[in-house]
Formats: sequence, C-alpha cells, structure tokens
Amino acid sequence: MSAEFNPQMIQVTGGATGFIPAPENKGKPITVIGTKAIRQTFDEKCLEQAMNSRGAPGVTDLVLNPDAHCGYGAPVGCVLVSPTHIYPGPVGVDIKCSMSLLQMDLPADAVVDRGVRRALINAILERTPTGAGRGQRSARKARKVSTVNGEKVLIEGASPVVCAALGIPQEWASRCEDAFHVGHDDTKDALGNRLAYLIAEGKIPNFEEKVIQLGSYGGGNHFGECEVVELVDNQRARRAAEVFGMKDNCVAFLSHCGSRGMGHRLASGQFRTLQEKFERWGIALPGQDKELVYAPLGTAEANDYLDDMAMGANFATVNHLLINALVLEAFQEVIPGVKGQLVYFISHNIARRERVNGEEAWVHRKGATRAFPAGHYSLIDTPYYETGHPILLPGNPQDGSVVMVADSGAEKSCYSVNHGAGRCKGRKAAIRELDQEKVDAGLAKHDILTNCRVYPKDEAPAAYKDFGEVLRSVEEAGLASPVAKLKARFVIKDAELGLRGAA
DNA sequence: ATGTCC
Repeated sequence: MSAEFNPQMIQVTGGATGFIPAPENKGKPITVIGTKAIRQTFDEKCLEQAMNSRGAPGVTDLVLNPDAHCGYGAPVGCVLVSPTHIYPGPVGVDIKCSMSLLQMDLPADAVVDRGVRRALINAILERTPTGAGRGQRSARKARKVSTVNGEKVLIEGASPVVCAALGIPQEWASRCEDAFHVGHDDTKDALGNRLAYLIAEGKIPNFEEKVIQLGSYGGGNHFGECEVVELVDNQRARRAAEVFGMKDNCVAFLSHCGSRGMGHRLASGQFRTLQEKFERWGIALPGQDKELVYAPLGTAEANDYLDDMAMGANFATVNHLLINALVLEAFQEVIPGVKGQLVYFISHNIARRERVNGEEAWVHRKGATRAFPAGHYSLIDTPYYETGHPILLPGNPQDGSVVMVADSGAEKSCYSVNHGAGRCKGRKAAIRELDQEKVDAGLAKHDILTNCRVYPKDEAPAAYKDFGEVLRSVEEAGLASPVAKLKARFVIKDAELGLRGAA
C-alpha cells in the first residue's frame, strides 16, 4: 500500500482546489482544498483514510480541507456527507468539540500590564480548570455547577431552565450554531428515554462526577486564550464585525473545548457497541478500518447513536456557555464593571442534518467548521442572514487566530472550512524533536503569558502546519474571507502536558 | 479527545 496514496493523486483544478477520483471511479471525486505547499502535507495515511471514507456505504461527498491529517477512521479536517448513513468515527470521541469567542468591552491597553494578565489567568483558572478529571476548581467557585440537573443538561442543552441554573445569559443561546440538539425522532423525549436506559444499565458510570466537569477545558489541544481583536480594514469585514458584535483593538477571549468525559463515554460506548455488532454479523468495513463503523438511518443502531451524539452535543454546548459565563465573571473580579458578549459558539466535530445537492443529508464535520454564507436558507431568522455567521478558527498563539465569514464558493466544500492549522507533527515526534527552550522563547518574544511552567511541546506552534498557508488555501479557494485577526496576550492550557514533555 | 481499557 505504500506508494499507492500520495499527493500526486490530487488533480489540480486551480485556485487551491483539486480532486481525487473516487475509488473505482464510482461517484463524485473527493474535493481537495489546499495550495501546492498544503497538498504536500497530506501523508499516506491521511489520503488512505480519505479514500476509504469516500468509498464507504452511503457516502456521497467527501471534502479534504487544508488542515487535514490522520484521524479516527476519517481524516481530521474532512467533511463526509451521507443521506442514508450515520458515521460515528467522523464525529469523533470528543462530540461537539467547538470554539467560542467572548468579546469584552475593554480596550487592549487594559491587558498590557503583566500583573493584570497574571491576575486574570489565576481568576480564570479558579473557575474554569484545565486537565483531566474535574480539575482544580475550588469548591466555592464550582457552586454554580453543583446546582444544575445533569440530566436536564443532556436532554435540553442550553434551555432557559439550564441557562438560568448556571448563570448563563439567555441571549447567548441565539449566538450558537445550535443551542440544543434533539433525538433521532426530533423530540427531546427520545433523549430522556435513552438517558434513563443508559443510567439504569450503568452505561454512564460516575454520572455526577462527569456533570461536575461542566465549565472545564480538559487537556490535549484544548485551551482558553485572551486576545486583542484587529479588525480587517475593508467595508465587508467591518459590516460583518458590526453584526458579530466585535470591537476593534479590544480584548476578547477564545475558548476551545468539547464534551469532556461525558461525550467521551457516550462516543466510546457507541464505537464498542457498533464494532461488536459488525464483528458478530461479519460485515466488511470500508478499507477494513474498524474505526469506520456506521449505521443505516432508521435502524435501532442509528437511532441510539443519534440520541447519544445529541446528548454529548448538549453537554458540550452547556460546557462552552458556562465557561464563557465564568470567564466573564473572572474578568469582572479583576477589572470591575467590564462587560462581555458572546460573539459565537461553533463546532468542528459534529454531524448535522442539512440540505446538500438538493436533498437532506447528514453532514459530518470532523475537524471542519460550518461555513454558511450570506443568504443561506439556514440563517433565516438569525442575526447572520445578511452577512453569514462567524467562523472561529484557532491558528496558534504566536501567529494568531482568525474570525472569517463564508463566501459563495463555500458551496463546493459542502459549506465547510478547516477548523484550525492542523497538526504537521505527531505528539511523540513533537516531544522528541522540538527544543523546549525555543518553544518557550517563542511565546516570550511575543509577550504571551501562560499558566504553564513550560509550554507543552506537542502543542507548540511548530507542531502545527503553517497557519498562513492554510488560510491562503481557504481564501484562494473562495470559501471564506477574514473579518478579524486575534492576537494572543495569554494562553491557558493543561499545564501537566508540558511537564510530561519536558522530562 | 479521554482518569489514555470499568
């Protein structure tokens, strides 16, 4: 298999766009987004996964984004569309891993002082811990979490009752890609029934401990980052920023996290169940990849998966909104009177039912971000119909992150863009090859503070692709345009990761 | 991603 999958298989059509013919030339080709430099970053395993995913049962469209790299069954950084099947692998173990951005009514000058930034880091960490398990949040600061009914969170998502219990401003629900998710039959009763079954059967052990994780970041590539907003200087970007509620040269807070132990448990339970069934029934898997299990829509297996995915997604939604509420509280403790407003909350690990090619289909975005441009039917009755919705893309602390808005060209990528820079080095390779002093010096040079004594090498900017080249790909392909740049002032990560890598 | 296989 070695020489079979390589970037030369991509046929370039220009404008950072190309295609790979589907396996045996059956059906639509894989759409590939990326400049020449980006196409060279797609390794064998990533391309093999893309081909397996494209040839999988019921799959009609596959898009490979510029940040694509090897993932679980399907590449991280791809879009998989099926009108007939649901695929748990291309949603992933961190159901509804997402980005959110909180805009502060606070000029950039307010976070120049390093003492103020240190105080903010500490106030934020007290409320929204990082790392495995429940983290180190103090009991006093965790009080809001212990008052919420965990079952309601899974069943209702960011409902008025749940938001009120957690001190989340109700208007933030309108700044979500989806504020809640319903079950396979479009009711929340389906979720209530499914959850009662899971709990009765002991399928979600330590349920309350998982609920307490609400308002925490977790580890890996998750982070919280204080930013200074630099609006792009053109009329369209200015208009979009106005609708998004973004303020030039002001402070904002960018968060990346997902559904924590709850989503992990729901997802891994589904993988186990489906893999056992495929084995028992002797059904061949696409490319013999057991991570590409699937369920035909309408079966009990698909219904159970859709219900579990919805509950994991509801947990992630409330987790993100609570983090934003707690981060705002932390800012207010350090800088009394400061105001904050959610700009947007948008996922990059979720399957959504959308219209593609004129029919309803499940659009699986695995490390990919929805990108509906102005006038898209789905944005009617939202604040974003005239502009398109905000697209939140983390790059890296040194080179910055970006807020974009979709262009009409996004149709060719099933209305999707990348979800970040994408890894170019595996974690082990990054820990082995990168120099700790250089990693820390890079952040220091940009005057970016962090809670980590040493920054995790496997999360260093050098472990990721060139973000500028990734964004060039998106713009040249006509998928989206920049609205604002986000310049990091401090970054909060799982500090234990760094200590591990420093050994 | 995940107390990294309840």
